[in-house]
Amino acid sequence: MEKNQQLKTAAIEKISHLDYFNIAVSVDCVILGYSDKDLKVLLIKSDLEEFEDLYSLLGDLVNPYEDIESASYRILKERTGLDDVFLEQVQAFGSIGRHPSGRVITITYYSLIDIKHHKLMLDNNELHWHSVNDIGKLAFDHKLILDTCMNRLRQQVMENPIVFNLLPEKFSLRQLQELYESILGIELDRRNFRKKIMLKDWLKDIEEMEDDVPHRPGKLYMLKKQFKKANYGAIENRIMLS
Amino acid sequence: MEKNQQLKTAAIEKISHLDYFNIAVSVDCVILGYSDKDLKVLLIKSDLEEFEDLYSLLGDLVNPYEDIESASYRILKERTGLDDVFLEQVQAFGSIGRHPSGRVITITYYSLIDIKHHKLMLDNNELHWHSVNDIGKLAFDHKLILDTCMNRLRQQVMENPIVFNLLPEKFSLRQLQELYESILGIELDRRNFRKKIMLKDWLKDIEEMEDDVPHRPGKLYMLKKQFKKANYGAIENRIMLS
DNA sequence: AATTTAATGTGTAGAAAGTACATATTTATT
DNA sequence: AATAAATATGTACTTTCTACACATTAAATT
Repeated sequence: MEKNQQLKTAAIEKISHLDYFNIAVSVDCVILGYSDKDLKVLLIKSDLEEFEDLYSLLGDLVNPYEDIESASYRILKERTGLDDVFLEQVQAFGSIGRHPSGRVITITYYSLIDIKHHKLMLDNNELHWHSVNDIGKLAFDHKLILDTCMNRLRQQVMENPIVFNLLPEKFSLRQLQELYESILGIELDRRNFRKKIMLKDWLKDIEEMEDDVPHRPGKLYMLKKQFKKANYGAIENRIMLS
Repeated sequence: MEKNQQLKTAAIEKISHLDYFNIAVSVDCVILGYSDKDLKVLLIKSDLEEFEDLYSLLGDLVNPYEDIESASYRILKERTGLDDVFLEQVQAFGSIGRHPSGRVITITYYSLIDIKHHKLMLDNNELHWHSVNDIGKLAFDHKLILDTCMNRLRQQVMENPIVFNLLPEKFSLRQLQELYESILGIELDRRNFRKKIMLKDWLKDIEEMEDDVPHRPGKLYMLKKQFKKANYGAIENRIMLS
C-alpha cells in the first residue's frame, strides 16, 4: 500500500459497491495425507457446469469478519473435523480468468494431516483422497495450485520437521523414509537417510517396537516435543511482530 | 475452492453487493534497492490520519480487470518508471484489523532494482529510500510485511541468482560480497566467498577492471546471460502450467 | 524344531563442500 | 621513492555427502 491513501480511503468509505469491490476473495486448502506409501490430496467433485467431472480443492469465500488464516482453519474444520493441525499459507493466485463465474482471487494454504488417526467426515460428503501422482486435470487453476504446493513442500521437507504431521505419533524409520521418498519422488539410501535424520536431532527413541508388521519389527520413534504442532510460517511472523 | 460451488456461483452472480464483496484486494510492493553498501526500501509517507508521520510501502487496490501480477507491475511502473524488473510474490496478508478504513486483504510482492542505473521518478513524488536496518514503525502491518520479505530474500539469496538485480550490470567481487553481507547481516571471508560464488558458475569474467576506485582496481564480472531477468517464482509456475 | 524369508541395524572409505587463516601483488596517494 | 589500501590467491582441517555389504532378528514355512 498505498498508491494514494486518500483515494483508497475514499474508495473504501464511499464507493464500496463499485469496481474495486467486485472482487471476491477465497481460500483454497491443499489438504495432504499419507497412506499406503502414497501421498494423497483431499478433493471434492466440482459442481460447476464448466468443470463437470473434474475435482477441485476444498475452499470457500472469505467473509469480511474473519482473518484469512481463520478462514482456512474454518474450512479445514468444517470439512474434516480437524483443528490444531499444520496449516501454512503458500501464496495467492489471482489470474483474471481463473474462475468462470467472476473475479475471484484465492489464497492458498496447505495442510498436512495423518489420515489414519483422524477419522474424517468423509463418507457423507463427496470428499475423496486422490494420489497426488495420479492427478491430471483439476477444476479452476487447482492443478497449478497443487503443483506449487508440492514444490513448496519439497523445499521445506529437509529443513523443517513438518512431515511428521503426516504420520501417526509413533513411527519407524522405515515409515519415515518411505514418506520422504514419496514426497521427493526419489529413492533414498537407508543408511544415509538414517544418518541425516538422526543428525537433525528431531526424533526421540521411545524404546518401543513395531508390533503390526509381518517381519522383524523396527524401533519406534516420536517427534521431540519442542517440534510439535508448530505452524512454522506463522511462528516466523509472530516473532517478527513482537 | 470451493466449499460449495453452487453457493459460490450464486454469491458471485446474485449477491455481489453483499457481504462477500465487502473486501478490497490490494497489492503492496516491497521495492528494494542497494546503494552505499546499504540495502534500502522505497517508502512513501502515509497520508492516513491514523498513520500520521509513518511511512508505508507502495501499493494500490487491484482492479477487477487485471491480474494481481499485472497490478504489481503497474504499481512499479507508475511509481518508478521501471518495467522488466525482478518481481516475485511473497504472500498475502489478511488480518481483519490491518487497514483502519475497512477490510483490505493485500498481496505482497518484492522487487529488486538497481537504484543507480534506473533513474527513478523520485523527486516529484514523496518517495524516499530508507535503510532497511533503520526502520522502526511503518503504517499498517507494513513492518511485518517488510520483515517477511527480508526473510524470504535471505532464504533465496544463496540458492538463486537474484541479487544481481540490485547491482549494476558490471560489478566487482567486492561489491557483490558487500551486498551479500548487507542482506545477510553477517561478515563473510573474502577467499571463501569467492570460492563459493565461483562454484555456482553464475558469473562471467568480462576482462575489464574497475576504473572508479581510489585503490587497486578489481576485475569486473557480469551475470551470465542464461540467468538474467528471470522472474524465478513465476517461471516455476509457468513450467507447471504447460 | 529347523529352515527360509524378509526385513532391521550398523560402519567405513572416498569425495565434495565448508571453514579458518597469511602472504605477495598492484595501484593510487603522499 | 615510500607508503597505504586494496586485490588475488592456496592449503590444511573439518564436516557433510555418497556409495556400498554383511550380520542379526523375528515371523512364516516346512
